[in-house]
Amino acid sequence: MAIKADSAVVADQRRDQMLEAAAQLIAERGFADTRISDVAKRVGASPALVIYYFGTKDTLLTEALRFSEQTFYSMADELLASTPSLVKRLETLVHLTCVPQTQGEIPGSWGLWFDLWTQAFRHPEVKKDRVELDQRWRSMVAQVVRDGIHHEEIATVDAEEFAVAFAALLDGLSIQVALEDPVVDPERAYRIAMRFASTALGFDWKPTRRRSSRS
Amino acid sequence: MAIKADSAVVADQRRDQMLEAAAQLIAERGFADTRISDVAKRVGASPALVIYYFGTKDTLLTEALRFSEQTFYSMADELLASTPSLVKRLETLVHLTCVPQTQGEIPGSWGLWFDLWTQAFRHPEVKKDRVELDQRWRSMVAQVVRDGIHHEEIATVDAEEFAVAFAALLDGLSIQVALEDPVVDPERAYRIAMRFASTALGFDWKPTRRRSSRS
DNA sequence: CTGGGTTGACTGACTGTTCAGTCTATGGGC
DNA sequence: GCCCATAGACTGAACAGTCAGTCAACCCAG
Repeated sequence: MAIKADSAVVADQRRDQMLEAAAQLIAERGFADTRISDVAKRVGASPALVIYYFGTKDTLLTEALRFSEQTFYSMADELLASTPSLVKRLETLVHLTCVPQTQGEIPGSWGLWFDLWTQAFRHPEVKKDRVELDQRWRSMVAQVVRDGIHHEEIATVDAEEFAVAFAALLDGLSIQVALEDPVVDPERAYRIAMRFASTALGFDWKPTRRRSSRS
Repeated sequence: MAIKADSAVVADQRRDQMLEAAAQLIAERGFADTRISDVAKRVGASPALVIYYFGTKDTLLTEALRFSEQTFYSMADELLASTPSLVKRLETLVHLTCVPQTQGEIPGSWGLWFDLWTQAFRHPEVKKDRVELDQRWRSMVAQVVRDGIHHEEIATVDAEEFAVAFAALLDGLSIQVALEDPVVDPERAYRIAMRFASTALGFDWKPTRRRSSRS
């Protein structure tokens, strides 16, 4: 079994390697400009092998999108688990979406969101996936709120409804930040998001005067 | 002069024809899957002519994006001009972004936003353009608010700050609606947006029980 | 010797772009 | 009023490059 597993494990590693490489490349060049041979080159294999594993370019890239989004949400999950208070948790979420280069993320990973949306808009499979992923995201937000209520950090509110609105707001703000809109810099996005949350949930929050991050 | 103008006018018409056709096609198939020959076919011309006018595929598609976004904003402008009250104006804006098939728009025009963002993320020219367009959008929102203050429909607020937040929220909600998230149907998006506005600006608003639009 | 991982070489289709030249009409010289 | 030169819109055909996907063969662990 260890024997069979061995080759299977190698194969799985290869697959994951390729998925990660594909995700990186999509982030760098965009979905449409990512070639099979690029992915192959990055993992040190031949283009034919990539096809061997994924059958078609489209499934590779599509799975790569899934892969990286899941990675993102998993990271968010962990981060939340190791953060105690409601406010800090919310700050974490905002930070994660609205501030560039958070954590060890793939650089330019915002491009992945744009491509995900673009693909989802036209391909039902991707669309279905994205809906699930986003539901997971909103559930996380809602759970954070419910925990806050449970720990009596805030009064009772409709956690689900808040989650929908908050998630949408974060999406919108992250777009502006990702596209480097001079009017909506990360700091401002951060402030707007937290102000919204504090108003909707009824807790005190004031922007901490953090010195502007070095450009 | 009428003579010279004649050919010039024909040429301009052709250009606009092509831009519109390109915009439609981008909306239908997506930026990446729009071929020059498709555009040519739709206007009843040869692919060579399209190149003759635009020089390169990329400038055609890019200009087509600009073209259609400008069209959208112009429509919004007109709509606002013919709407008197603050609340009705806000409802118009929300409707425009969060309800499918508003007006005589290009069907599937949401796809254009996704493609615009995706392109803007990587191409500085497009990015610059988008920033301007979005600034125009926020200015419209801010102006609506200022008008409302001036007509004493609401108390004084920071119109600019509201515009940034509201625009972001609308973007986020429109994404969910465009991608047909079952949790965020148009009606709910509408409600969330208006609730946010009424809270932030301090006016009364309650959702009108409109019977669900036939599917 | 068997079978799965792996590859290099290849191809077939697609498509942006070029180019040489056609067609039409305008406008000036006679 | 006729004719030729010029320009600009327009096209068919070819070119050139790109790439996803195929295939027959190879390598090697078991």
